[in-house]
Amino acid sequence: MTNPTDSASPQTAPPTAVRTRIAPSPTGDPHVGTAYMALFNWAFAKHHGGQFVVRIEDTDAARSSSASETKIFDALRWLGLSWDEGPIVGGPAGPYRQSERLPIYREHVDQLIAAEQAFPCFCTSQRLDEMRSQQRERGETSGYDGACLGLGAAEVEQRIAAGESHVIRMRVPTEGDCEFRDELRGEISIPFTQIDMQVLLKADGFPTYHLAVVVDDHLMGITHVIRGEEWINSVPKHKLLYDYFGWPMPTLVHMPLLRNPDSSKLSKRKNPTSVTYYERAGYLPEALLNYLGTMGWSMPDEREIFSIQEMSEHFDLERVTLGGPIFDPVKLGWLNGQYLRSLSPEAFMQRVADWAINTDHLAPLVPLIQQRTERLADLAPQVDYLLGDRVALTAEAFAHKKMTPEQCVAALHHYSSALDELRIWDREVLVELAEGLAKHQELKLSEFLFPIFIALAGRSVALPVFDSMVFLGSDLTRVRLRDGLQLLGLSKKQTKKLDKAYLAYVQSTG
RNA sequence: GUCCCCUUCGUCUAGAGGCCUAGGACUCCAGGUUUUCAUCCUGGCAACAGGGGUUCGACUCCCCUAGGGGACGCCA
Repeated sequence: MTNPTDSASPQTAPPTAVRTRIAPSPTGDPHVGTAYMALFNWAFAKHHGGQFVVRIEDTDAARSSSASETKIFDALRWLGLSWDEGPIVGGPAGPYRQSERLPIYREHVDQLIAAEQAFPCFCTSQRLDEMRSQQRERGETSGYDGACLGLGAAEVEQRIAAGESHVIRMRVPTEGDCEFRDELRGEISIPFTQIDMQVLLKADGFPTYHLAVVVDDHLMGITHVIRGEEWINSVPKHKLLYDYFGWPMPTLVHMPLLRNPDSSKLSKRKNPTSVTYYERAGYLPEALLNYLGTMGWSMPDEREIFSIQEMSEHFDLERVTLGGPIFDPVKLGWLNGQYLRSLSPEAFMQRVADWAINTDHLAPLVPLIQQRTERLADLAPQVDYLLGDRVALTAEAFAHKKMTPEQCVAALHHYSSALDELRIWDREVLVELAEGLAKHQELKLSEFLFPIFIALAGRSVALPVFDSMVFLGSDLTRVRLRDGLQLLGLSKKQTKKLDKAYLAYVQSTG
């Protein structure tokens, strides 16, 4: 940790100074997968006395939001993973938000066009969609067919001058293999026939991930790219770009992917995946990080309880295992208990206060609670369901004098399906979705909301449902709706039928 | 469908050719401590995906098969 090169100036710093990064995309709640990669990048950088950089990949103008960006920073801070360079703290390689680096990408793309390593493409998305589905039908890997490759310079110039919408694509060899090295797996070879002529610059002037990641990793001096396994297949695109620009490749480390219990890639539909959820459900950041540290990695002495400092001290890529680990909330719970019980009574009380039993956190509930109170003692029974993880549910609680069990199930299923797709957790949107579905099911809103109420609170007498949902947030809400559905015992067949019905509904509403 | 990656108890993992009768942790089961519960302690169940090689010797190296996962977007 006491690396003498730490204080050296950038000019004299040896090229071996380690720099890692995470590059989250601010398009939703902060994901545990992001926390996982942040932990490993942080631990690796700290182990080598290097720097850990945060860069915001907000190249998807439609989906990115500053609210999401803020949540990501909050999550990293809650976890205690501080970054040496990035938004807020700044640094010499900024700006660290890709939306603020547009001229840089444009410049680099122009360079590629001049060298005929990239070319403008005027194809419409309809044509591309058709092309892809035809290729799929023929059992081929889908990819751009090169229609705009043969366009003459004069025509291109004229169409651009006429303001025709276009993108810039990269040229890719039509034969041969791309060979590269992954630190954990060794040499990997992928045929160029599998590689699409990737769009580098979108019609809106924003870069795609593939361009931005290469340009920024190089310009920011990133030496080790530690990221999820899902990126292995796009390495050839990146390597091509490094070659086109004449830049050296950083060391590549592809970590295994966190999995759902059914072994598919960890997803928000099947599991709570936001860091915020774990915070709200009462987990300690050190326990969550410790748990993530045991996913695909182990301490040399096999101890299972360790801090991130201890992890970075002993960090070694050789100790990474490649099988995709299943994220197991039961073991995380055990670990969290270990941490909680080892606290002094004073520290424990402080943790509880920091968590939720404090005025800041409860303030938004006061207007709702106060009206329904006769004695101060009424507070706890009213808010209990808002403070925990899940609630105790019984099937009987879902019995309703008018609604059939089928209607209850459909309401739960459809509403939770709709919420799964929600990117922004907004009260008005929550209301609209419920109203739409209630109408579709020919139910009064109050009826439609009955099973929702039960799933959320475990009882029908509770604080207003939409306020409760806003307070609970996306993951906590969805996990409870799913619990309710599961309790009512859905077979696979019924689930499929409901999925279909929901899909039909979505299509009918456009 | 095509390509790429992966494969030790149900789960997380140790294991880098003989130390393996495969170790630890979670879960589960049994017993003990505890007025109850929880904690805690003790014990138990449980795995090298299959088949070929290489080797005096394979969990460890190579090949094939099977299974799992991922990628194939003007999303990242």
